[in-house]
Amino acid sequence: MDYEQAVAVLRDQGYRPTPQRLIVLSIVANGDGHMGVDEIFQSAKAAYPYIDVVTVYRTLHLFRDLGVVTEVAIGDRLHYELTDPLGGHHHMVCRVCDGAFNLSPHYLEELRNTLSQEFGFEPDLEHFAISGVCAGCRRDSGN
Amino acid sequence: MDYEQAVAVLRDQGYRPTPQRLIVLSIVANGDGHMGVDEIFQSAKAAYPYIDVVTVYRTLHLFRDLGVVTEVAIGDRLHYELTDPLGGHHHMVCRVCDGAFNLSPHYLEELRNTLSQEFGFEPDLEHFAISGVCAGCRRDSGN
DNA sequence: TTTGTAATCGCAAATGATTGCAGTAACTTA
DNA sequence: TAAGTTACTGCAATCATTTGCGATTACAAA
Repeated sequence: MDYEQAVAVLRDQGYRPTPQRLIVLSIVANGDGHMGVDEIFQSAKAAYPYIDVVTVYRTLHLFRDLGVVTEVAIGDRLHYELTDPLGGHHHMVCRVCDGAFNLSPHYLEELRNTLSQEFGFEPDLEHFAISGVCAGCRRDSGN
Repeated sequence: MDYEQAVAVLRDQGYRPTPQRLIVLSIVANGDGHMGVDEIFQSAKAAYPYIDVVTVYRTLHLFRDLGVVTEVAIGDRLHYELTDPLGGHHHMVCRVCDGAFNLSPHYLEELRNTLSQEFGFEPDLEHFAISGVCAGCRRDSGN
C-alpha cells in the first residue's frame, strides 16, 4: 500500500479526498512507521495550520476502517502506519527503551492455529504489539 | 492469593490498610474475576460513599505493583482480578459478545521461547488479553 | 457558472484516566 | 494517651480521546 493506492481506495469508496485527509495520509506514508497521533498532528499543523486534532483522529480511524493504515497499540497509545499488503508484521516494543522491532506474522501463526483448533477462538493478531524487554536492555541490566 | 494474604502483603511492604484499600480489595476478591474500574468504583461507593474514583485508580495500581492483583486489558479498558499464584491465566475476549475465556499460560510458552531464542526479546505475556471472535459467535455469524 | 445537498470540518463539551496539592488520617514514639 | 511525622485521600485541574452539532466545503446536476 502506498500513497497513490490509498487515495484511490478513498475515492473508490466514495469518500472525499480533502486536503486534511491527503495531508494526514502523506505524513503517515512518509513517516518512519508506527507514528503516534500527536506526532502526526504536529506535522499536519505545520502543513495546514487550521487542522484540528479531532480531524486527525477521525481521518486515521477512517483510513484504518478502509484498511489503508494499520493501528498498532504501543503502550497505552495507538500508532498508525501504512498497511503492508503482504500480510503485514507485528511489533515487539521494549518497555525499557521504547524501541520497536518488527516481527513476522509467521511467529504467531502457530498460536493462531492452536487457539482456533483447541477453542474455536479466532484471534485478532493483526493489530497489537507485544510488550517486553529487548535484547539490548536485558544485556544492560544484567539479566 | 486471597484477601487475607493480600492485606498481609500490604502491611509487610509498609503500606497502610486504610478502609478505602480494604474495600477495593474485598470487592475485587469477591468479584467475578476481571472487574472493570467503574464496576469496582460503584460497589465501593455503596460501601463507603465518600470514596473518590481517583482513589480506586490509585489503589488498583498499588495492588498491581505489589503483585496482588493482575491488570488485564479488555478492549480499551483495564480490568483487575486477584493474582493467581499458580502462574495465572490469560484471557481470550470475544469482540462480538464481550465474553471472556481463560487461557492457560501453557499456550503462550512456545511463543515466549521462540521470541527469546530468536530475538533475545523477553515478552510480557502476563497482562494482556487476546481479542478475537469466540466459537459461539463464529457459529452464529456463519463462518 | 450557479445552485443544491450531503459529506466533512472545527469548535466545544463529555468521557476515562492521571497528576498536583493541601488537608486529613494512620502509625510511631514517648 | 498525646504529639509528631508521613502516608494517604479528595478535590480540582489536566491529558488523550470521543461525540454532538452548527458551519463549511466538495461534488453533482442544472
